[in-house]
Amino acid sequence: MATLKDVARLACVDVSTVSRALNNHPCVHAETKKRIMAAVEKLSYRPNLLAKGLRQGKRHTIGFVVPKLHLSVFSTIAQSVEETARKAGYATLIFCTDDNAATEKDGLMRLRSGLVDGIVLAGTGKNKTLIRDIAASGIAVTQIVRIVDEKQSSITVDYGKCGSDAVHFLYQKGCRHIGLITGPQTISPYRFRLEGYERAMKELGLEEIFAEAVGSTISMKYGYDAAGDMLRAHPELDAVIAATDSQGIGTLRALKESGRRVPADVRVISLTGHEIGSFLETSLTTLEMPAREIGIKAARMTLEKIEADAAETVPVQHISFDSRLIEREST
Amino acid sequence: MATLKDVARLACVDVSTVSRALNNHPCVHAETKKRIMAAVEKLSYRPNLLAKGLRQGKRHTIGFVVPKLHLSVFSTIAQSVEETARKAGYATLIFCTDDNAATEKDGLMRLRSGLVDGIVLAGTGKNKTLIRDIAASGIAVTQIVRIVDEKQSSITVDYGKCGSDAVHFLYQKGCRHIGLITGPQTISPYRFRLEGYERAMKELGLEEIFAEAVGSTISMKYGYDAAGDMLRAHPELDAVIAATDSQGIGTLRALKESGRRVPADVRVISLTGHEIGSFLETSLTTLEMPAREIGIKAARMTLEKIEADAAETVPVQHISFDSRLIEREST
DNA sequence: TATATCATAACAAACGTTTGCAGTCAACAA
DNA sequence: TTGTTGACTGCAAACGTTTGTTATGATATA
Repeated sequence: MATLKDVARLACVDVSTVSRALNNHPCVHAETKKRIMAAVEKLSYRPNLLAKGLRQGKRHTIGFVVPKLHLSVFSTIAQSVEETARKAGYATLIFCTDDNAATEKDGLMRLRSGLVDGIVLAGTGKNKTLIRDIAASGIAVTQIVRIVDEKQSSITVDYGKCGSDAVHFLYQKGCRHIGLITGPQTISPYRFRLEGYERAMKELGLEEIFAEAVGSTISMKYGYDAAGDMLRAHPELDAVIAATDSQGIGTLRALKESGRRVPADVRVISLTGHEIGSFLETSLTTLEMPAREIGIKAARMTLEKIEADAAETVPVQHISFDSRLIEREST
Repeated sequence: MATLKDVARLACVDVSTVSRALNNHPCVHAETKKRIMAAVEKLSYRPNLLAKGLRQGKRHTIGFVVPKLHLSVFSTIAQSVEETARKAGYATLIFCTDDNAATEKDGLMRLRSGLVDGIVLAGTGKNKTLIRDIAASGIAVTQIVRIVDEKQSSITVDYGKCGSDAVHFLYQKGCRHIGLITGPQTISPYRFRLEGYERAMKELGLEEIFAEAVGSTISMKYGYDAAGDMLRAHPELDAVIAATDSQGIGTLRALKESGRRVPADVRVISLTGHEIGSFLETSLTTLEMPAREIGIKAARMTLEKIEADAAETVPVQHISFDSRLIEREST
């Protein structure tokens, strides 16, 4: 790989002049610049971004920490984060935690070691102190979907409202035995969703029914198992609120296997709906969250914080998106 | 952020000694090491991986270039690549190309600028020269699934065999009007699959039926549109081979909307099947490709090539996995 | 003519590491 | 005593950039 030095030698100038020429510094003679560019071309020189980063104290890289990519809303977010970062000249370093606190810790520790300027974080909910340390060390942190530390900026969805809206929607359809598939209460969306659900059920004077299976909550098997458990415990069930598309799909399958018809016997609504819901054989009613927008906004916020002068402190922001009801065959 | 210098000052030794202590160099007195470690602890020092990389000429980072993450087999591969890299102490830089040659070029150009030691590439099929340049510049390149340049190592699936096997399987089930949903012939899996399909159809003396829709081939809409087109052009259709899960799901939906029953009227088989297939209401028969294994193997091969001494040249390898038939309700 | 101004380009330090080389000191053997 | 060895540690260069400061002429001004 050719370096600045090689280019400088070929163009018979100092490396500093080459550097300035490449960075469009005004104080470089047109003639000289032309000669330098010719040398750059000839050696097919590309600046070493590592060295650049070391010198400038900027990595031009952000980290994206995510529980799981496969079949989850996080893959959509990952794409939009990467795209937004790329357009701004940043690269994206990815870490999958599989919702395991130790794995997350490992990833965060590495990110702290000067690999990135900022982090977009969909956390497990378990490394609050470490996250605060990282933010304190000058790395811009933006939490998405899941909120671990209220002291850091976040972009999420009003899950409490989702939980409540879903209940009211189903109630209006005539359902009185509404079940909720939930997950660990350490993860904020599950917690808020449950709160919204409980609030609405109390208001309507209905009996609460919920299930939590074992294993990764972002999997179809989880939804399948949880729905199965719920059906056995509460055969009177006439509606299910599933937290994710994956859980919704698993639920549909479990209902079919138990001989229930959707929506005639049991109505199903999922809470993060995306493309897939509309293509299922029984298309899935959903409270769609704007995943792409969340990713874009998260990346932008992180980049803004990175590029702000050290002088101006960017205030901590908490942005909450609304979700949109898309009614399909499952209700 | 504390640096080596800070630690050295606090421990009253030279930075070189600190460096040696941290890298477990034998020539450091136990006493000194203890003092250094105390200082490290106190300052919560973390080595700057950028500086380390610059000095050692190793980034400890690999790049992963991929068309799309959302709802595609590539999200599974991404996870296993990241996991394997992480376990070996490497970080993973991700670039989504959306199957756009220009976007891919942009990403590859950046990766060439010293950001990574190696690249796992699921290419668009269009930047052959650039890829060869990159490989020539000393960056380890491993192609997965899609082969762009035969001169670089690759890990893929015998798609010709898949195409042929699928036809024979459906023929045996009694199907005689077997359609194939395919994609751009610049992308090797589509090309090989079509070849296998054509070979088998010729052997069996059947009329070939295939469709190609517009838009991203990795989407449910693509499968939905292609299946719809095919049904209109060939109402006699009694089987569909879909290239991916997404396309398979889109196909199932299109068949349902057209009033066909699966598998009674039309049988469906998809070619890269994964978890989702078994949870659909009509579960999907598939020739499952070992996505996770491909990702692991690709990462391992790339890392091996990176860590090989410059002296020993690692031979170019082409590994082809077999896919496994999983029969479910759709046939 | 002497001096200030300006465009241009070179010099050198710095970013945070690693590492080859040389130096110090104590122990040991001759 | 003197040299040899070996364990330990410091010095300084290097990785490839950027950037503040300084140097060099040429031109403009007094």
